[in-house]
Amino acid sequence: MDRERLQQTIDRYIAASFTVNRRLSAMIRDVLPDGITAEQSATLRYLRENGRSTSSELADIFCVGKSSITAIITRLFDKHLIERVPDEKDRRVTYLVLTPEGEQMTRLFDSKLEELLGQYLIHFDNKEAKAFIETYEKLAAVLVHT
Amino acid sequence: MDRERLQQTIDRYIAASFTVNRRLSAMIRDVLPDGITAEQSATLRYLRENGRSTSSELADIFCVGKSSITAIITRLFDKHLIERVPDEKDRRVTYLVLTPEGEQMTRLFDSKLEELLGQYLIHFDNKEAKAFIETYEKLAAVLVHT
DNA sequence: TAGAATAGTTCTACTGTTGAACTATACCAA
DNA sequence: TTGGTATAGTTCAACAGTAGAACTATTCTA
Repeated sequence: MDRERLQQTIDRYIAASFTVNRRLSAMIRDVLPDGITAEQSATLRYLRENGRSTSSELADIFCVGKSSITAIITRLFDKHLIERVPDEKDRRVTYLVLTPEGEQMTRLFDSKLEELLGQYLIHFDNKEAKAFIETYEKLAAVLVHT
Repeated sequence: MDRERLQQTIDRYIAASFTVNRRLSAMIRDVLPDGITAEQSATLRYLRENGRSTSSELADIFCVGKSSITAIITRLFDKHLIERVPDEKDRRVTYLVLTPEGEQMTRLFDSKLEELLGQYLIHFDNKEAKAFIETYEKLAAVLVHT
C-alpha cells in the first residue's frame, strides 16, 4: 500500500468509525436502564462473559487506570449489581462477581441490544457480515498482540 | 439470519469493537499533544474536513447536546485553535473556524496517526481492507439515514 | 529478613456530558 | 404590524469517567 492510499484508508476508517461509534453509543444510551451508564454496562457485560475478574484485569482490558475501575466498581456495588469477593490465598486480591441482580440486568441489555442492532443488520447479507466481523476480530487481535 | 445467528453476530461485533475502540483510543491519547483531548482533536478534525460549522451542527454530528459543544469549543478557543465568526445575516448563528494554528495542529495529528495506524494496516491486504472499509461506511450510512 | 513489587483505594483536579433555565434573534400567522 | 413561537447559543449545577500521585496492605525475592 503506497503512502497516499494508506492515508486515504486511514481517513475513511476514522470517518466511518466516528460516525458508527457516535450513533451507536447514543442509541445504546437511550436503551440503557435509568442510572446505568455505558461504561457500567460494559463492565457488567465483561464480568458476565468472562466470569470473576480483578480490578487490575479490568484496568488492562478497558485500557484505563485502576482508579477509574475503582470508581465504576463502587457505583455498581452501591447498586448491588456486583460483589467483592476476597481471594483466600492472596489477601491483596479482590474478585469482582455479578450478583444475580447484575446478571439479570445484563440479560435485559442483551435483548434490547438485539432488538436495536437487528434492525440495522438486515441491510447486510450473511457473507458480507461474516467477512466484516472476521476482519474486525483480526484487527482486534493485532491490536492486542503487538 | 435466524435469531441465534443474529445474537452471535451482535456479540462478536460488540466484543471486537470494544477491543478495537479501547486500544486505539488509548494509543491515540498517547500520541496527542499535551493538553489536547480526543474529543478536542475530533472537533478540530471535523472542522478541517468540513469547513466552518456551527455549534448546532457539531451537536448533531457528535450526537451530544449543544452545551457539550459549547464546553469543548470554549477550551479550543482559549487555546487559540478555533475562532468564532458571527454570521452577518442571522445574528443568532456563530461559525466555528480553525485558526492557522488549529489547522497546523490537525496536520500534526494526521502524520502521527498515519504512523501509528500504518503499522497495523500492514496485516491486511488491499482487498480485505477495501471490503472492510466499504461495509463500515455502509453501516455508517445506514445509521445516519434511518 | 529487608527492600522491591503488586493489588487496590483514596484524593484532587480536570473533561465531557445532561438538562434546565436563560438571552438574543428570527420567523410567521392573525 | 405584532405577539407568539421557533431557533442558536450560553450558563449553570450535578454527575460520571479519567489520570496521576500518595497511600495501605499484602506478597515476593535476593
